Amino acid sequence: MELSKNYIPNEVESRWYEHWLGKGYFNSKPDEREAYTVVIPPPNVTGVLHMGHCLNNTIQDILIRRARMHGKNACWVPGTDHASIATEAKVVGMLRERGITKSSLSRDEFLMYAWEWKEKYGGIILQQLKKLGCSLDWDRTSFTMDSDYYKAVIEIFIKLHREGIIYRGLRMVNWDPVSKTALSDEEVIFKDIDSKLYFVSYPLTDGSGSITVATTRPETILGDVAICVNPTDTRYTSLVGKEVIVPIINRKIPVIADEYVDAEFGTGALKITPAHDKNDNELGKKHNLKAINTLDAEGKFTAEELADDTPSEQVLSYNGVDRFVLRKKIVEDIAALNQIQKVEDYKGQVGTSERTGAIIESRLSLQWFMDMKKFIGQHPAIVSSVATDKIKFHPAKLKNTYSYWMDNIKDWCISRQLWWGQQIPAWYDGEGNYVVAATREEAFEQFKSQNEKIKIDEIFQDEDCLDTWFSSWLWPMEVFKGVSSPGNPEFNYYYPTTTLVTGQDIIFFWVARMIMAGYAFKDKQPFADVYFTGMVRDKQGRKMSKQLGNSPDLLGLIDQYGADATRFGILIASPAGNDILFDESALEQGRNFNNKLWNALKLIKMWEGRQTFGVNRESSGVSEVVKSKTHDSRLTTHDFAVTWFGNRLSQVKMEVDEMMGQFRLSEALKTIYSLIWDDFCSWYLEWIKPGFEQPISTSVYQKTVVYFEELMQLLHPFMPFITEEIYHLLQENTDDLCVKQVQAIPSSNKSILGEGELLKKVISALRDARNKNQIKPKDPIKLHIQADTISGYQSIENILMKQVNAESITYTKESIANTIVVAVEKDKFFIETEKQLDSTTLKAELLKDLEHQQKFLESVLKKLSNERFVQNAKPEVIALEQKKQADAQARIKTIEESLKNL
RNA sequence: GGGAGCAUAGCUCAGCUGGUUUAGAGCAUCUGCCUUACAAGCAGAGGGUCCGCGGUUCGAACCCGUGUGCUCCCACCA
Repeated sequence: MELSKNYIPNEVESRWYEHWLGKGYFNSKPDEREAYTVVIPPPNVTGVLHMGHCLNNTIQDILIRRARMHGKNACWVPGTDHASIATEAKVVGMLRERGITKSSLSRDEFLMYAWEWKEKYGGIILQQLKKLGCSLDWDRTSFTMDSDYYKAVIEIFIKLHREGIIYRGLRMVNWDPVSKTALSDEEVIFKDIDSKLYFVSYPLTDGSGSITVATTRPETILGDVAICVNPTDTRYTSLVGKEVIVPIINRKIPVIADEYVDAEFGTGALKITPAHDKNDNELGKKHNLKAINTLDAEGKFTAEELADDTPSEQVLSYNGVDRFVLRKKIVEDIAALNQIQKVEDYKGQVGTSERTGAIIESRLSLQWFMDMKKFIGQHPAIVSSVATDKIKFHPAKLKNTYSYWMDNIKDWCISRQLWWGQQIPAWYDGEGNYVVAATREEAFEQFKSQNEKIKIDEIFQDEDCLDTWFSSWLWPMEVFKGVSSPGNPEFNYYYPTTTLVTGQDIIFFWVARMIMAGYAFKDKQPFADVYFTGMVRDKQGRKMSKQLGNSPDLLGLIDQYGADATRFGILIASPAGNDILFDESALEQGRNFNNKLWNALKLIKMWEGRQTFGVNRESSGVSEVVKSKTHDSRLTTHDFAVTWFGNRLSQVKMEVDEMMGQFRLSEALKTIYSLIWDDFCSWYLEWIKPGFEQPISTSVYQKTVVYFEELMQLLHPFMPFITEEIYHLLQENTDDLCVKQVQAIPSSNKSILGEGELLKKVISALRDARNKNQIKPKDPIKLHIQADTISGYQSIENILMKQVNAESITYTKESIANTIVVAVEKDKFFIETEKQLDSTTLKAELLKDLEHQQKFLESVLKKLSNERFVQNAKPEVIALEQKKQADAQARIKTIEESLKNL
């Protein structure tokens, strides 16, 4: 069969993915094996694959594939999140394009459109994961609004409400005026902004002057109910208890005193607007002040609550004006009254909505909350499991972040003024009473026990739905129906899951809450290890964003480089616990690696039909000169290469095992990459390679094929497609690499590994000497070796000759004149060449080396002559220093001799 | 404002218990090669004040202190 010049991934990848699917390799059913369970962090149902997903899911696939090959029952559950705000916003946008406003639709009509949209676009992202090679058990695909899942969420709400953990209350919440919903604290992102500090004066009612207040939010002035100063602030002592007049609205408000006010800031006087600021609200409560709301749900002015003040024409003209326009307007209007003292530039922070980016309003509203302190208090393992590594975080530094958040946890606002999501199971009668129940019928029964006259169609359900995270926190349980069908065999087998792979950015949103849910509802941790990936940035370190246009088209990249190369590229650039700086050149490196593998395959395939049977006809592939030599080292030469690589392979397999155990995936991949490229291709294959059109011994050939297969098996979790392809092209294999079980690792022989390293060093040193002396690669040399023990070199003569293009090797006890001298450890090599040698350059080189060695020796001697070192250091450390000394002295002697030779 | 982390080659990072030939890798750079698997390649090389300063120690990239510079998390001084 003719193999193409370069590896072409596309056809190979889709072919193998189909094959694996057809064989059902990704499907898992409970059996006697140990389970290795991973649940995917469910992407937004309407999402498309981006670099973050790519990194995330590549890592999960590596872990899953490796577990599958190591005798585990690997189960990786796919699915999507209904993502209430994000999805609802998309649906609203889609409807707007069609000329339909949300407000013109009933809830049911809207949900119909939303489901339609979900069916059409939902799960595109799952198809994209297939392109990446993810070995997910597709039969288990879940969605956070599946009917059982929906029921589970409702059940949990009812349970927590019954336990008094969930309550309804009028609180200041983070209000997103764009999506017109409350948000949890976690959904608010604070951003630095340039704003202005306005100094507004409020005249005293007694005409004795005025108080100036500094504010960044003049648009809320119409909601002012007091001016507050610090009681110790002597500037204002005499004014406390007096009244001032709010500009424009002419409301009379008191001047009060409270420790809260910082006398140093602004003018030391603070205006109190309890309806629009959390702190003001607290102060308002404390001082028994009314909250006057002046903004509606969209952040537009409303005069509704100003009735007591009999609003003027001017005030009424603000009706419906957006908060930011209103700010300008009010400033102008107050300026017209000469009550703006000055305006300063001010750098402040504002909260923005994580989803819509809108600036958050603090707004007093009736919402549902979870009492987190109480909840966590009931399940101490939520905090301790992470501290004690019952749940291990990678990187461990995030443990601090976690425990700090837990220690300072605030109540969780779980209601959202949205329709897309689990509707809150609270039911109201017309009089403001409510009950919590799963169905209208159950709610009706509850109401009836209090009020016999009530009719079932008189009660109505809460319009709001639950925070998305209130459903996703059940994910590791409910994908196995652990909540809706507790104690079922699947759940018992797969839960707790093994490893969670997710982004650091959702540690509070999701990871922490899954841990809470796990302990609270099943009394078990949801997973044993959490691998946190960093954020994917561009190579300048900027976040990927649509605005910057620095977010690469992932499917395009997969098309261009192949999925294996993409996986390689993203992982190789991704040290554990750090952000990754994405650079397309890493994918190029991955593609080149594919090609390297492909070419190694081509080389080995060339030998397939050229095997000789029996050792006598074995060819070393080197020149006739070798064959005429007195002793025959040909057999041992290949034996050495084969034995050495076998040992090297074992050694690296051990290292990889160790790294994988510590979740150092990027390093593991680098290690395998170097094993394949350097040890296998550059050294081993070159060592066993027969000469042009020469045969190769069957035993070496077969051993090489096995090695290559084992390398492919080691690499398979990282680059599944090309490894499977090569596995099948190497020889007729009836099984598939994807599920081929990994054998126990034989131990490796240190002395053979050491010989291999020495050989590499000698070859490199001799090649370097050739290079420096400008001996052309084609010019042969005669090599003389001076070593204490020559047997080691005799067994690898053929490799050495071929690798440094020597036409002969002889052994000598003395230095040889007019040669280039190379010293490696204690052995000396004399390169004899036809070429005229430039003795000055040689001399300079040697002198430079001599100086270096002498300096080194000096430092070693200094150490050894230090009595305290000899007394305190461990014996092996001293022995090592002594060896350094001996080696350095030997080398200095060699160099000095060589200098005499010149 | 509070906390955590980081600083090692041009870039991205290893360096795990303080001692492993006076610091390693990949990428990039430079030199020489179209050597019959591979120029998406081969062979080789150069490149470091381990952020500054001080300390502990026989010995420090590693431990301690301090300064500087970044990054992240938490926290709504209007």
